[in-house]
Amino acid sequence: MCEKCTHNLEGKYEPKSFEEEIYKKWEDKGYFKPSMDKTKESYCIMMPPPNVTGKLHMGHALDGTLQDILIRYKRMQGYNTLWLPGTDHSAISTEVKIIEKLKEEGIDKQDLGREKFLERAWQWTEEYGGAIVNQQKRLGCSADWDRSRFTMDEGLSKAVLTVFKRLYDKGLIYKGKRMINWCPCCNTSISDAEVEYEEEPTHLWHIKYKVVGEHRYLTIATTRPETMLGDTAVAVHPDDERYKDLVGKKCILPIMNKEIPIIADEFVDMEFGTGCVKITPAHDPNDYQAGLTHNLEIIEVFDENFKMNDLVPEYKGLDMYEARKLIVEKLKELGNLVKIEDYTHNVGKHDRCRTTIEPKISDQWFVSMKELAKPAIDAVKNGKTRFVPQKFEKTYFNWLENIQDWCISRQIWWGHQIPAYYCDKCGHINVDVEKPEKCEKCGSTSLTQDPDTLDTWFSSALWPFSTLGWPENTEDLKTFYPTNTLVTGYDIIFFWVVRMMFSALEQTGEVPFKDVFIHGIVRDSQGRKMSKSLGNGIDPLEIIDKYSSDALRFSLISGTSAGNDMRFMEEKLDAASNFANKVWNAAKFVLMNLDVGGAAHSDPKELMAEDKWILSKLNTLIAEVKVNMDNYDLGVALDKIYGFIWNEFCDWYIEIVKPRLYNKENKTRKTAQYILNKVLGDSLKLLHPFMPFVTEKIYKELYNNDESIMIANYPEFDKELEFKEEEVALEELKEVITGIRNARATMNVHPSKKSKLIFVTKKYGETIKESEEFLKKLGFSEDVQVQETKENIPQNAVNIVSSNIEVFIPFEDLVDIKEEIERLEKEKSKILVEKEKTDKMLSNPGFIAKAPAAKVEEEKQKQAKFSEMIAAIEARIRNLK
RNA sequence: GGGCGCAUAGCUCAGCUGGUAGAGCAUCUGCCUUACAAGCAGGAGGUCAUAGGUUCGAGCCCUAUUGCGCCCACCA
Repeated sequence: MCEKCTHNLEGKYEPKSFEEEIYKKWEDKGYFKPSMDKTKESYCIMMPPPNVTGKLHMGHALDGTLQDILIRYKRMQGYNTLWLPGTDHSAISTEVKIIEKLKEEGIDKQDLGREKFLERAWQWTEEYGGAIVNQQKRLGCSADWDRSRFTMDEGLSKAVLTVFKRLYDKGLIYKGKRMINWCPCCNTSISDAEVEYEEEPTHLWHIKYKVVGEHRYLTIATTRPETMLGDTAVAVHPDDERYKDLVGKKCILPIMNKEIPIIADEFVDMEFGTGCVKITPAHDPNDYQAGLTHNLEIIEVFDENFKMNDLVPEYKGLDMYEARKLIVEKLKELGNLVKIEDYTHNVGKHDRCRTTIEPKISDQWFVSMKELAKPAIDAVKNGKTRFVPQKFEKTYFNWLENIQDWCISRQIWWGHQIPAYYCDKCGHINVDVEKPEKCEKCGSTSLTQDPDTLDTWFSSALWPFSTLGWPENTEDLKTFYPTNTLVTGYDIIFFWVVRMMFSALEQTGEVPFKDVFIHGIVRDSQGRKMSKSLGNGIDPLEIIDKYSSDALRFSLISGTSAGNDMRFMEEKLDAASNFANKVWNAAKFVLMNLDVGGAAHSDPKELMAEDKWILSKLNTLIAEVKVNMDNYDLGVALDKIYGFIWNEFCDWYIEIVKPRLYNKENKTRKTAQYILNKVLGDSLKLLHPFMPFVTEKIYKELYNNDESIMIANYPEFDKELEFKEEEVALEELKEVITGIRNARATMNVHPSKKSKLIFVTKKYGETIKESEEFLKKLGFSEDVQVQETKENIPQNAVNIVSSNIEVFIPFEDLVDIKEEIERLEKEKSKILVEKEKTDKMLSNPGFIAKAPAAKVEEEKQKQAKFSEMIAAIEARIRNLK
């Protein structure tokens, strides 16, 4: 600790030493909890619940960082903020993991039985669940962990069953035999959203069928010869001249030696293959549809394990590929195989296990979507909910407008068991939240619950309100619903956002959230998706350990924009760490130069031009950052804060003010201390949502009290602190100083070599006199003179020209006159380029006539300035010559 | 097949309602100046994919083209 005062920022920036400790203090103090202050507006974000047994990946890190920034920002602004976290039971993926674990122990799921299996599942959840929470804490997430929910906890389960019953009673949930997506690996049905298509190389087998009663054949093309055993028709297009006369006739299905009809249907593409399609209603969605329209028999060729059934005894028990091989051989033998073509087609895969999906006819539960989709579309169309960026509304509409009924039943055990109870006597389906005592139809007490469970997304769809206690009208629900912002990736708009929208509108009559803030995917440095199979994933925790949480957060936000993918590059973490270090050192400097007893007050009359300049700059920053934050332009906001702190505050203000601080007699010393303190403090507050740890560490040391920056007031724009004139003046002085340095640099003058500076200006004489100290320091000078005219300027002097100031540096003994002339020529041509642009604009009659007057005036002034500057340089060159 | 998006400095990316192109990293030159060498100071580097159009004015708006990417869809 510093012996002079009480600050404790001695050493280097070492985030490891304080990040976790700070987090713990925040949590202990209860800062993450909403204030529940009725006088304040509420702001609520529901954290997308990660898989309960999941591990934090970069996607979570980005998602969490964005939310934390928003929530910290709103909290500092005084909102009654709630960020509610939780986890998802992730039905299928958890079930698969448990089955695997059991397998390791040599236990079969079926042998174990449902009840024991669920016990194991809960055990597993408790043992491995929640690890992700600690990882989110490392990231700095300021969520209210005490309100944390789990999709299978009691309250949420009640909400799920309630919604199921309501929808069932309204006829929006129904049970029916449909063609669904079946995952042979997970042994369950899945929804359309869970199918991902992948291109796969395969073959197109051309097989000829004999037309009954004729010496003709027709040839079909198929990618699935093994399903031909279940063919019940061959279809052609009604307008296809080649086959028109065959429609209505029959052909013989080889191997089965069975007559099947030749039918006409519009869905057949004449251009594709041979124009003839075999129809297998049991194993293809198209064919199923055709089967319905043409009233065809449905013949399955697989058993429930997707082995061949006993349709043809010699194939019984074979898997798809074995059967295919034998069937193709058989066709060849029979002379029905015409040719085999190479072909690439899209194969549906289960997104969890990558297994090829089989279309299957099955009795399942569905949510009827047509009626539910409409309000969800309207809510976005009329702006009750908006997407950021807006382009994702199109994706949203596109999905909802083409939505099919949602298959919600799963043939697995981990999840909410469907609250449908079949009467063993009369078969009636009783649906209720609690198990009914007797059948509502016949009164029998013998009821059996449907063994299926619900799609995991059915419960996540209720997340925005179920977590607040719905269906009870709780205080939290009243306070925080509808929520404000949903933050999530574009990859789960279909899975989740859509379903939350229609569920919320149906159940609560309100949109679940006002804004949907969409982000992209974090890719690896080569732009590839991070994946387990590629092994290119980067563990956020390793990054936090190696750099810091603040650095990770910075790298995920800086220079990125909403909805776009980003590449994760380690170099960016260096930039982030450097910045944290810079802030640290700036704070160190400020602390070293404050007197004991804290900061002085400021008297507006004692403000120097540079003080007004930095205050005005800060003020502008505050205003701009607010706009950016409110528009979710977090990357822009962060980069502005970064630029202000580094380039304005550190590079200029601190350097300018040093002479005032080092001279204890200086009357404006206290003012400088005050301004340093104030600007640093406000900068830290603006930065805090992005880099919570360093800012907190510094803030506490700086203000030396127990208050946390995370509950400090967010800086606000203050009209009183706007000093446009001083802003302009200081900017010009900066320009001149840069000119001086530039001149010295091009002439290789060593910094230790001081020079005289003669300022010629009509406008800024006073400012320059006041600024003498720092002009000397920054301009490598020991002697600063100011005059209004160019009298008594030494012949051989370097000349710097800006709009209102000319500077002469007598340099004859150091500078080659030729070099100086060259430099001036270069300078002149630069200004000429600028001037030509304004000349061109102003000589265009169209511009004068149509451009806004202010713009024209601006250009005129610029033109005049440039002319003056060029004239000055030319005069100088003449003199030197 | 339908829809969407992206092409800007060597690399990775910003760029608000159209008004003189920005950042980080890399690079070049000079500096250990008592906050910081994880730094300071000063440079260099872009016909904003191509071709048209609208406009006084286009990286930004419109059309077409090329290249890349993503999403959706039942072509066997």
